[in-house]
Amino acid sequence: MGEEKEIFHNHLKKTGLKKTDQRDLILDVFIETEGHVSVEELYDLVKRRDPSVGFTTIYRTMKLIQDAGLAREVRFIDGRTRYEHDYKHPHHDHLICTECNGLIEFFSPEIEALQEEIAEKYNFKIVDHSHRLFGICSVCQHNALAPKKVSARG
Amino acid sequence: MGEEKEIFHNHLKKTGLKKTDQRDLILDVFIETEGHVSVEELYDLVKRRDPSVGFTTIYRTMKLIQDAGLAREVRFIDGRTRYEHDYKHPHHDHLICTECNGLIEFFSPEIEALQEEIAEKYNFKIVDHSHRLFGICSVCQHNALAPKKVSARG
DNA sequence: CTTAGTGCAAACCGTTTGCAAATGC
DNA sequence: GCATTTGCAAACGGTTTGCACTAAG
Repeated sequence: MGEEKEIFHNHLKKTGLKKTDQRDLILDVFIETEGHVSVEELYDLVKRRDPSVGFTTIYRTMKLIQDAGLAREVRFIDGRTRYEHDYKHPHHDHLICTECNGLIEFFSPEIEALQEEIAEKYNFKIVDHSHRLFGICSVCQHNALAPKKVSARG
Repeated sequence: MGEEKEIFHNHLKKTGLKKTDQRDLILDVFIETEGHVSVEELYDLVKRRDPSVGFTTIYRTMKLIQDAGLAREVRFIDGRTRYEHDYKHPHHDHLICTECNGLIEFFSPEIEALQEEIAEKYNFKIVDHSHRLFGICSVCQHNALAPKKVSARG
């Protein structure tokens, strides 16, 4: 349980920042939310519990949660920033369905190794990487195949 | 030579669009420019030859050039859209230096094959992908190592 | 002469910032 | 009390759009 909260509070103390109700609430909501939440989604969820919290605070607090090592920033097709859990959720890459916006996480040690090889060849020191495969997930492929139940006039 | 221009003009005719001086100029500038140009850079280059051309026209025309299969959209760290040549410039991925914003293009058939394998495993149909390795290029690593020539007071 | 293209200014959208009021320590 | 945080509104930066005007076919 509250492990993340402890990490967050330690991070705040360590950097001389204050523990506030808003920050705790935003962390709670983020922890309870699976997957890849956008700032807007977080905002909506937070608002349900405390309508007085502002958009700005979500942005600022997510940066802190990220600094504490609890969240990781992810960018997909649209410009929006999304966050996924970083704590006990090791690195992986994504298959992104452009139909339903669904996400499948994958991890390939082979690809990771090949990346290192390539970097070595160019004397390039990798700090981070982003590997995204865009396409159609199996569900959406089937949906596309299924005959549309619309009238001839549709 | 003018192969791209021909392709572009054909594309315009085929889609019932008009050939204009601005479009030709923007294509010319793009063709002559190596690497990964931002819209802003193109705008500056185009302005030199015809200061009356507007920003909007660059945006709109680059979309057309892309549709014609001559340009490919690339996104890096900053939000800006950049374009690289698509015609006779096969698919590749990028090493991106976060110090100097330099780019190294790479292509790994092994990684491409592994991607296919992963997609197959999930019954996912890949349409496109983006694979970017961020880090420090060899030049910037050396620059960082070099003793700074600043005074003790610096 | 009709339809599409242009340039400008304004709108847009996600994100950031300046600021006075509020709050943690 | 002092410094930090908050929420708001305004600013921002890249991109898009509405519109009267111009030009291609």
